Formats: sequence, structure tokens, C-alpha cells
Amino acid sequence: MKDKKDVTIYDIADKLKLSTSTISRALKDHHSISEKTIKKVKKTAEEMGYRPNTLAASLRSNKTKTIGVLISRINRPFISSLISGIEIAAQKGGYNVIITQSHDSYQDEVNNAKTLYNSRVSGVICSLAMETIDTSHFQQFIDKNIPLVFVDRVPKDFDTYRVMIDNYSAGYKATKHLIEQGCKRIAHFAGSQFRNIYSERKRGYIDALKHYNLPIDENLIVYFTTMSFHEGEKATNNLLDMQNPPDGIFSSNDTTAVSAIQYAKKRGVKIPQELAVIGFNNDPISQIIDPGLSTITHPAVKMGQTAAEKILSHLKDPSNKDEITEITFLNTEVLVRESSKRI
Amino acid sequence: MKDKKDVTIYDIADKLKLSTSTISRALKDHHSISEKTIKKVKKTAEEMGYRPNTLAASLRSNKTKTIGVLISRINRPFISSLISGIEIAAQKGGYNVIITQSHDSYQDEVNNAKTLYNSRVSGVICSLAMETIDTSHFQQFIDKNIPLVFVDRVPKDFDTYRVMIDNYSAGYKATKHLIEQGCKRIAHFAGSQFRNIYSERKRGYIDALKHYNLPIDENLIVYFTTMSFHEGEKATNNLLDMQNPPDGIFSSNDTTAVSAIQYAKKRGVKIPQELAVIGFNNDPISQIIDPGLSTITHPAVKMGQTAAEKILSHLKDPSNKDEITEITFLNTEVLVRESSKRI
DNA sequence: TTGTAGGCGTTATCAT
DNA sequence: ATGATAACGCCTACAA
Repeated sequence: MKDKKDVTIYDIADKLKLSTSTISRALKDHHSISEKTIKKVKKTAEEMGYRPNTLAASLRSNKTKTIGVLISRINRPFISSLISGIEIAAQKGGYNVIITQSHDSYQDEVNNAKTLYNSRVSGVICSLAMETIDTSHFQQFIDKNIPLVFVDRVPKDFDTYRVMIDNYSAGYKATKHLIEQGCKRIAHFAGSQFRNIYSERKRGYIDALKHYNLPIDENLIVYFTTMSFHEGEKATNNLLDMQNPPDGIFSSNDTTAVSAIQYAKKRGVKIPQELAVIGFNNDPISQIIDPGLSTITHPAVKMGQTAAEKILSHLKDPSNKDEITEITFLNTEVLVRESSKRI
Repeated sequence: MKDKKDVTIYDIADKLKLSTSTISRALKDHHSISEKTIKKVKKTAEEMGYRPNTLAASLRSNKTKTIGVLISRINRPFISSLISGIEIAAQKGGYNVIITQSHDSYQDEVNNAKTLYNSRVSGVICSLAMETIDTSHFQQFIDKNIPLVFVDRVPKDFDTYRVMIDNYSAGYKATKHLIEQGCKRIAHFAGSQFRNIYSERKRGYIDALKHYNLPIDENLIVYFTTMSFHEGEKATNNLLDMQNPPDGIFSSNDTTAVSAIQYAKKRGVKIPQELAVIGFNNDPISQIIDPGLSTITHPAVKMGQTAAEKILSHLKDPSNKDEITEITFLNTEVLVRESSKRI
């Protein structure tokens, strides 16, 4: 099968004895073109099987109508919902979404940023890799006035759009909930403290304890690197081996919270009576585990949509170019299931 | 902040008193350019902050180095793993991945196909929407010799690359497993029979029953539309209300299998003694539910990788342009957990 | 080994 | 209301 050549506006122009400018305008309903011509052009374009060449238009206008997304890995419930939201909002605005995964590697993130930059994306949405500390590879976007939105895992010190939840308050609420259920020794599964979503959750945890006059025991705070199922098991094991084990766990994600429940059950520890557990994210597994995992809900799809909308509106209104630092906080809620219901 | 203009090969040429062709070639290590010039050009390019304009190159070469992906919805375990695999293979080959969701709507799928076509993607990977029956909107890719790979939810009658599992044999194996556990009345949760992944699973189920001389009871076959948690509950309810309820369920996905387990437990039905259950996909929830859900494993990431590789190799070797019908089957396995272990 | 020139398809500017 | 022309940045025959 031969590759038939694409029909271009030249071909239409030839056929209709018009100029390419007229065709180009007619196809975009330009007001200076007569109704009749517009109709004729569109009809002929249709008949000839014309498809606009986005590439050429992009080159000409230096605009790609593409949003680049930089995330750790797609196949995690929170991230895939996030992307879903981005895609929905982007599509509504006529934008495409191009995805790159860092797999939580700093070097991959740097490379991907470069790739996106080179492909002239109109805007970038990023949730930082676990490893990332230095964020200078994002400066290139700022320099070229390409709107950049950080989502969820945002940097502390980079002035741009940010869409996130109030992790401090979520951590506080989660801990407070356990305290209200009568927990006195609450352990915390903490993520990498380089990612402030985790350090903030921990800060909320600490402050809640303080506020309720409970002692802070550093031995009850476990620092994770990957926050995997396996890490959760190990941590739970260690905690339960303590002379004075915890009676509650506030975990920074659902994966490790679920593993804690499973492991504790295996050891005969009663959930929630002897150990109350609350997680974070409301992943699907949280409602499947028995007892149901109390958790903090995240509006993941909404976050994606919001992030994409920030980009679209920035691109639409080129006035506010300078020094954008806009932080959008989305609401979280404590979702109480059986794993923490003691009273 | 002003948008600084991009550095082009013209700028480099000017600075080095060379022609643009030399620059262009030097940047790509063309053999006809001297080592010295290459080094000099690259150094200057680096210093001037040159970034190749993929757009211009694509327009010129009529190649975009982009793979378009058309799926139902990203935020499902199987799909997000699939995409992850695609992205990994694409990145390895220097390709970008652009994602569109149909949300299982036929119309959206048609629109997305058009969008991808217009953006001149180099290749397309698609898993069909639930609704899709007519697949003529994919013909445009074939006509332009754009490699098209269907994954998982493939059409019956469209001759192109397909990467999938042997759903018939998987359905057969799952049912056989239940039979071997002593089940006599096995129900089947079937998906839309327009999607042959589901009709094949059902065919495997039927044939296994036949092979073991078990009667086929149409009342035990439940046809789902969305295969959601809720649908699973309702179906389970109805089945358990029967005078002669089933003693086993083979479900076409894990979501409904899990809901069956939860609902049956709620009604006091013992799993697996009174009701053995096996699902499909090995979603994360399947190992969280208690008892653990037996299921059919899918190599989702591998499927994505394989699909992307088909495209890359097709693009690399333009010889085999005509009439490609290549079906790749990936292996499945019965993963036995507690939900079906009776002996 | 390097240079010249034309074109990829579209659109904006300036004419008519 | 329509047309001519140049430009977006890169690549590649062909020429030197």
C-alpha cells in the first residue's frame, strides 16, 4: 500500500481557484471571509479528506497545544487518577497530554524535563520524584515563560503554580482522630523528609500530639524510603516487638497502612481495639482490607483537572506573566472506617 | 520576563561562520563532517543553549517520534500498568507517548483517533472502548501506513498487530481450576460480549464445563455492562437468592470478584467452602481481600512494552509494510489464593 | 568536507 | 473579501 500524500490547503486552493490564505481563514471561520466561501471550502476540504497538519501550525505559531506531564510512575492509584483528571481538562481545552515517568529517579526526571522542553510543550505539570532535591532543571520552563504547575509532591522553594493539599492539617486531623479514639501511643509511618508532603504530615502528627499533651517518642516514628508493602511489614514487626508497643498508627500512605493491618492480624493483634490504624490516599485497597482502613481522602482527579486548568488559563491570558506563585489547596477529609473505630 | 528567542542552527552557523547544513549534520554526527568541526559545533551549541526544535524536524521529515495511546480510562490497575510499559519501551526508543481516554465511549474514541491522526503520531496503540463495535475509524491509520497495535481489548475483524492473552484458554483454566476444587455449579460473571476478551473467556468457561460433563445453566451466567463493584454486588445477591445457588464463581475481572466475596461474606456464606471464587487480572485488591482472591495473572507492563516494541520495529524496518496481521499472545497463569482453595 | 537552495504546511502581514 | 509573500526551524539533494 502506497502512502498517499496528505491533502494540504494548497490542494484545496488549487481545486477551488482560491488562495491558501483564503482557505486557511475559511477553515477557521475568519470573519473576513464570506459565508458562501466558508461553506464551499469546508465542504471541499471534507470531500478531499483534508486533515490539518498540527505540526506545521505549531511550528508557525510556536505553540503546541500539548501539556507535558512528569510523574514518578503511572501505575499507582493516586497518580493514574491525577493523570486522568489532567487528560479530561486538557481535552476539553483542545490540548494533548504527553506523559513521562521518572520512576522516582532524579536523573530520569532531569532527562524527561529536557525532552519535554525540546518538544516545545505549552505547559508542564510535575509531581516530583522521591529522589529530587535540586529543582534547577525546572528553571528552563520559567525562563521561557512556559507555565509550570507542581502537583502534590511540590518543591519548597520554587515559586510557581502549586496544586496540593494541606498536608499539615491532614496529618493533624488524622492524628487527632486517633487520639479521640483513645490512642495514647501513636506511631507514624513517615515518608522521605525531603518531600514536604511527608514532612508536613509528620509536622501535623507532632503538633496534634503536643496539643493533646501526649509525649513524642522518636522510636515511634519510622522513616520509609519507598513506602512499599514490604517496608510496612518490617516496620510493623519492629513496632510490635517493642516492650511498649503503639496502640495506633498514622501512616503516610495506604499501602503501608494495609500491610500493617495484615501483619498485625497475623500476629494476633486486634484491629482497632489493640491497634488503631489510619492511612492516607483512599486507595482502592483501603476499602477492601478487613477491617476497612480509615484514611485521608485526596481529590486526585480534581487535582489533575485543577492543575491543567491553571495552565490553560495562564496560556489564555498572557497578562500575568511575571512571578507567579499561586498555591491552590484542595480539601482533604478523614474517612473513618473500621480500622480506627474504637468508640 | 521577556521570552528570549530560541537559539537555532542559524545562530550557531552565524557565530561559527559555517553553513546551517554543516551545523545540522555536525549535531547528528554525520560522517562527512570532520571531528574537529563536530566538536566545535557541539561545544558552541551547548554554550549558546541550543535546543533542537523537534517540531521543525518533524514537519520536515514527516515523522513525529510520538506514539499515540487510546485507552478507556487510565486509572485502572491494568491500564495504568499497560501504559507504564508502553512509556518505558517508547522512552528507550526515543519516542514520546501521548495519551487519550475514551472513557469507554465510542464517540470519544472516534474523536481521539482523529486527534491522534491529525497530530501525525508515528504509531497508535489502542485498547477498545466497551461500546465500540464498528472499528472503521482505525482505517485511516492503515491507509497512511501508520502502525496500529491493538492491545487486550482487540477487535475481531481488523487485520493488524494485536497483543493479547489467550482469553479462551485463560477462561478454560480458571473454570477447570474451580472444577478441580470440587465445584459443581459454577457461575460466570461475563463482560460485554461485543468485546471478545469477554466472549472468549466465556467460551473457555463453557468448554471447560462441557469437557468435565457439567451442565450449562444460562441462569448462572451474568452479563455485566460496566463490571463495577456495584454490579458485582447485585449479581451476587441474585445468585445467592436462587433456590439452587452456585458453589463457585469465575468472574471476568477482580473488581466484581472481590465484591462477590465481600457480599457473600456479609450474607454468611463461607468462602471458599460454600462458594469458591476466582477473578481475572491480579489487581492489587485481589491480594488484600480476605480470603485472598484466586485470579488469572496478566503481564500488563509486558503487554505495553511489547505493543510499543511492535511499533518501533515496524517503523525501523519499512520493508514489511503490507498487510500485517501479527498476533502476539502473552502467557497467563492461574494464581491460586485462598478464595478457591478447597482441597 | 562544506555550502546553496528549496521545501515541509500553515499563518500573519501587507497589499489589492 | 481575497491574494501574494514571507517566515517558523530543520533537513537534504545537489553543487562546489
